[in-house]
Parts: sequence; C-alpha cells; structure tokens
Amino acid sequence: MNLENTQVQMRKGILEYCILHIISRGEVYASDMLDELTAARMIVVEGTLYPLLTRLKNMGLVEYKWVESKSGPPRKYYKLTDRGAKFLQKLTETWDELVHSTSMITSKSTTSA
Amino acid sequence: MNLENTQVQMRKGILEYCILHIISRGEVYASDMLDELTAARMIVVEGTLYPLLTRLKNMGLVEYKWVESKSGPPRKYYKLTDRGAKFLQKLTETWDELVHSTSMITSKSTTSA
DNA sequence: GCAAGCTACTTGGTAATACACAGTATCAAG
DNA sequence: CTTGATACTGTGTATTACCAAGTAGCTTGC
Repeated sequence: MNLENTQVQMRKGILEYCILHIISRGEVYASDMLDELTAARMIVVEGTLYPLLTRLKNMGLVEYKWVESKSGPPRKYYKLTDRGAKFLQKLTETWDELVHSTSMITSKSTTSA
Repeated sequence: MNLENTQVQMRKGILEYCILHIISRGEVYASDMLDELTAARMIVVEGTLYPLLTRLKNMGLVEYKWVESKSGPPRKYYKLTDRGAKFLQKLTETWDELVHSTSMITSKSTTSA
C-alpha cells in the first residue's frame, strides 16, 4: 500500500498546470511560486520546481528576465508567453474535463458491506 | 505544445483511483469498466486497463475469480479486498485534497492583458 | 580581503505509470 | 477444422515528479 507513491503520480501534469497559472498572474520568481504552492498545501521543493521551469521555458510557454535582488543573488522573474497563455487555456479545459470525468465515476456510491 | 502528452500525464494516478472506485461497487469485469470509463469521457483501452488490474492484484488491493461466459471465453470478475477498500478511502482524501489545492491556485484570476 | 551563512539556481539519475501494440487463448458458428 | 469475436497477456517506450548533491552570487562579520 503505497499512498505516497500514488500521490506523486497524481501530481504529474497537474503541477505544470498550477505553475502556469501562478505565472499567468504577473511576473513572479521561484520562491514566490513555492510560497503559493505551500499555502495551497501542495508541497514542492526547489529541485522539483526549477527543472519544471526549465522545461516550460524550453517549450516556449514562459520566458524570464534577470532582476537584481536587494539581498542575495539576482533572480529569474517569469511570465507567460502568448503561446503559454493559449496552452494554459487548453490545460484548464483538460483539467476541468478530467475532474468532471472523475466526478461522474466517483459520485456513484460504493457498496457498503 | 503537446497538450495530449500533458493529458496523459494528468491521468497518471487518477486512472487507478477511478478503477478502484468502479470495482468498489460490486463485482465487475474489464469490459464493464471500459464501458463506464468511456461513458464518463475517460477513454482507456484494454492495453492500459489490464496491466493496471494486474498491478492492483499484485498490490493486494483487488482479487478476481473466473466466471464462465455465455458467449466467448471465461471472464475475470474483480472485487476489492479489505485492504483495497481502505486504500480507496485514503485515495479519495488524496484526490479531494489535490482538487482543493488546485482550486485554491487556479481560482485566482489571471491578468488579462 | 577572506570565511561563513544565506539565497538562488543547476543537474543527473531514479521511480513509477499510462500507453502502444503485438501476441496468445477460449469459445461459438459455419 | 477454420474463422471471427471476445478476453486477456506481456513488454518496451515516453514522460514527469522527485531527490539530493552541487555551484554561484551576495551580504555580513572579523
């Protein structure tokens, strides 16, 4: 019984959706994203987030610029590209459809033995 | 831009949850499950379902019995084990939490440029 | 000026599942 | 016995979340 493992599998694809959504609200950098994910009870660490951001950048969905920091090293601030905005819209439809499909299946009661 | 690919990723982990739920309602065999998934707009083929059922069996979450068919080869009818019922309960919590987390993030509006 | 601590980011390997698809087996009908 | 339909099997591929060690830049204190 590996619940944690299935939890990891369930996050596949969904993390990308959430990150794109966070970025869609305006320019953010990684630490802000982590904070917001944590606030939403979706615990993600940097070693997960940065590779995902790199992948999104390589796919042309986001772009970034370096910004000097008042305290510490410079930061990458991200925003969506036009392509990324369109992709996010389609992802939203995909997610809604998936939730709806799952709801159609799981809303029927189980037999109580 | 590979929406189909992300759709596949999003189904990881969730398919298992749906299948366990379908099985929880009483004894079913694979074709019934496929029909119900299709009715819910979650298109899955046999080559995906059977390996998943095998995995669930090996994990001790489901068990099956062979039943003669009136037309064609004998069929495997599945039902949940006690362990599987408990796991499904925890998976339900996990799914609800994930949907809630995603909702907390995506319900904040995006900037409309 | 250098060391230590903090912050930001990088990288490569691992684990796991949905999928694709070719294949095997069983049964009924002709 | 062959054919068609149905049920099931098995294996390799593609992909992402994760892990954890590592590097680099900046600030602070000595």
